[in-house]
Amino acid sequence: MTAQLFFDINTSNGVPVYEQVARQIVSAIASGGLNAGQMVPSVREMAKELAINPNTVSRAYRQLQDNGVLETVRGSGIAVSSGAKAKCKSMRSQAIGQRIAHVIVEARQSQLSDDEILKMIQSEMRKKHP
Amino acid sequence: MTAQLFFDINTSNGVPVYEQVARQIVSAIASGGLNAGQMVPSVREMAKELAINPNTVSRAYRQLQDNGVLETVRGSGIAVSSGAKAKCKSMRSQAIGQRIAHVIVEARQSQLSDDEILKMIQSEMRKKHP
Amino acid sequence: MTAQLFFDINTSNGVPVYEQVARQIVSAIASGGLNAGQMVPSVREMAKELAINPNTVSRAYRQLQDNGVLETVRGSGIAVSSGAKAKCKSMRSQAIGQRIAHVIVEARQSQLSDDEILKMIQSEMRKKHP
Amino acid sequence: MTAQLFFDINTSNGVPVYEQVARQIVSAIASGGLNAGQMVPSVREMAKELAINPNTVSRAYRQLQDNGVLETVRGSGIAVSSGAKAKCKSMRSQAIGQRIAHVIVEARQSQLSDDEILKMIQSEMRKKHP
DNA sequence: GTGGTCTAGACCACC
DNA sequence: GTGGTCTAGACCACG
Repeated sequence: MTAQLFFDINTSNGVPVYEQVARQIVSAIASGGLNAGQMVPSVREMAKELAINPNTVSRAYRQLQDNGVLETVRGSGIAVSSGAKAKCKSMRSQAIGQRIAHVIVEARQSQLSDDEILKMIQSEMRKKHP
Repeated sequence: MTAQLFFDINTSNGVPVYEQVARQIVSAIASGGLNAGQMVPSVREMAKELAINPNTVSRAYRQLQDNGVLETVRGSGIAVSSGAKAKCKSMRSQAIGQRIAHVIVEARQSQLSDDEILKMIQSEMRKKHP
Repeated sequence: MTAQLFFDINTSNGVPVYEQVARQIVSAIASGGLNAGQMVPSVREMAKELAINPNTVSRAYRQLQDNGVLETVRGSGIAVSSGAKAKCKSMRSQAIGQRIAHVIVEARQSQLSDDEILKMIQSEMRKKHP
Repeated sequence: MTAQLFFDINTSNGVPVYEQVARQIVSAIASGGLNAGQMVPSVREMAKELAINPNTVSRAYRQLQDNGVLETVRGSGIAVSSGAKAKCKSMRSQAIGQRIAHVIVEARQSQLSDDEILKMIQSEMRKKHP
């Protein structure tokens, strides 16, 4: 059966829309909301649902197919590959790792010491999750 | 007098060059390496130093003028505004804080605990700065 | 939908072209000729229309984005922000008010009475707009 | 004898410094603070007094000489021409007229009616001179 | 010498 | 198609 997904797309926060779609699919698979063998919505359907351009959905799907997370099932659509769950979990933490690394580089460019950076992080963590 | 600054520009990390220049000036002011009343290097000089186009430097400077961090002294150059230090300190920590908060939100969305996030951060810090 | 605008650009009055473009967009929004959510003409289209360089248009648009008057819709164009109308009205009257105040100060410094100033103004108005 | 003048120069308000010097000399002559036959301070002296570049003073003087307001007295310096007072008075009001015209054009470009413009002017007049 | 503006044209990512 | 960035080079006003 086709999964029912609830994504939120933000077209004005700088993150590419196709990237948002791909991330949210990965996240859904990693969290078990979407399982191996299930079909994802068709490109047209998904595009209509999210009110975005079909090309954008298509690009997200293609990227996930290249990753082996999704695979086309001839004549019926696009499905979650077997073994996708583990892969998505690792992709997710790898992605986070990259963004963390990026922030660290930027903070160091701003001449902050690692101690100061850690303090800011802990302060931010408390702020949103007291 | 004109400050001597040492910037490193990375033209392939996605962050616009003019933005990198602006940030590093803000950092220099926040850290006291550049003080109110001092002149920043001339557009042409800075461009030569960083091996980038003068227009790019100019754009960075203009952005900081719009922020009130720099101001042009007609016919003579561009100087750090009075009161820029406090402003730059707050700009710097606000900017980094935002990026940190953003990463934390993403990490939590991926169902990582704060402890796990912190471990990833420390691991990343060691990786590039052992 | 994209608005149809009629601007006049004067390249020899000392006012930067990008500033003239920005002002006239602000005016159009303030006057209701351009409404929140509407797209402004594309950079290339506007440049062609006004016979100026796309970069110049781009600079005008960027300035208005920094002001929060416009915002880019990724991959599709640039739109008038919600709440722009009130902002533009206040920007417009503030800008003109400042210029008026400036002239009045200068006129008074030249020891003209307010009555004399008003007479000059009315005479100037008739001169170009009989 | 050489006149003692009290000028205030603002190097960051967009008005060229040489223009400020010239205007203030014209104004002083029109108001009778500086009379035909009197010497103006030497370029060097004036530059030192105002803490500006001698070239700038020189440019202001040259402009006024071209206007016939000042004239060089061989071997002794630069003096106010005879007949300068009337000329300066007319220059002053002509300059004001131009600036008024300019503001009117800009206000009209902002789609304000002449009535609205007049109202803004009267409001500004009251604001600073109640 | 300085900054500011403008043009021309290239390349990129995104939709 | 869209905007964004960057380069290269010209011209101008100012000090």
